[in-house]
Amino acid sequence: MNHSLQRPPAADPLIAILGPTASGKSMLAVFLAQRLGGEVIACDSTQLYRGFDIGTAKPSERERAGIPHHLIDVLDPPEAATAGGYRDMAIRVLEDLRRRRKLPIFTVGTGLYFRALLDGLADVPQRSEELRARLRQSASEHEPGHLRRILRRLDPEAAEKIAAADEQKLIRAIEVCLLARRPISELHRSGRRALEGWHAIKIALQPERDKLYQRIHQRAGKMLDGGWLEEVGRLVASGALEESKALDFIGYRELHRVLDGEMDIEQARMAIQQATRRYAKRQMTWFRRETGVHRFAGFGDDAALQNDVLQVVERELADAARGPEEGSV
RNA sequence: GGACGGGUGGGUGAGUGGCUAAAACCAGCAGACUGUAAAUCUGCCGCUCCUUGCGGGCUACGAAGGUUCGAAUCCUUCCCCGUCCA
Repeated sequence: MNHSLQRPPAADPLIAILGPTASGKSMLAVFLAQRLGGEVIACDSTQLYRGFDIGTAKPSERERAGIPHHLIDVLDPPEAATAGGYRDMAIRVLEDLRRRRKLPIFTVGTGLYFRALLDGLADVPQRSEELRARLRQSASEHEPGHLRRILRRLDPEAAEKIAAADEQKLIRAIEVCLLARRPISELHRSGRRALEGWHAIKIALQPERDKLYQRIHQRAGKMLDGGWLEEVGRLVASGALEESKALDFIGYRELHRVLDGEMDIEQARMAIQQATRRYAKRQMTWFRRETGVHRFAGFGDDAALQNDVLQVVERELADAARGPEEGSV
């Protein structure tokens, strides 16, 4: 409990680029990697999956420019990505990069995963599909509010914090209480184990909203022109789409409906643009409250911005190399 | 030219005398989120004032008049739109 008081063994730096979708994280990451001897690590819940390429905006070979990229294409569709699973994989990559003396550069789109990596997760049971199925079944057989009532019995404090309509979070909380035989709020209070041995330099991209939305619109068009529908067709044919949670991914669900004839491509395009806008907004909300961040108003592919970021990062790296100073919290 | 149907807040669209600044949904904005997170959920959403209150004022349901204590809702005329008949 008091290891936060003892001086950490010299922490190695890692860089994290936070930004909404289409803000140019990948390009900035490659730029920094080239100049600082780094490698890129994606922190994106969808890019983990093989076969989902166009719609998840994975950087192409050309865009990667010879820089190794990690945590892209590491899961097959039936496997479920989770925050904890991501953390484990990311830690392994970090250890690998440390051994090879490469600077880790994260491109962060999924705020939860990044927080799980840096701050850790409470020591709670993992998900149980069987239990969830039973809870969902039970919820459908009872009046609304059923799950909330169950949770209130198990953990009134948690029930207070979760909205009655938020089935997903209610189920997770009940699941944890049941499996751990302890209230989830108590487990959360007992703390999380933060990442040790690393010091994060956080960069946030904050382009103007209008311009970002414009890019989102254009990118959706480009993705569709680039064969996105065909990609979805292949995933459907191989059965990968059905057995994955990709029906939750923006675009994949819409294009699936196009293939089923329930929607035309033009409607899909607009639905994709809109869903992406909302997603970007949620990302911005999440990143806004991230602390200790160097914020840059612009896109990651802007040369001037890239140089500004490089300067800030170089300064931070130099400070860090001088050793941990007493002022650092 | 005639017969119907219709014009409601950014959009779709309820509302047919007071409980209506006007349902619902969408869009938009703000926010929450410790193992589904590109997910899930919450709040706000005409303008304005303040002593921020189930508060006050103003504007609003195509336009202008009228009826009424009171009208998005009833009446008259006009202007648009749609369908049908000529």
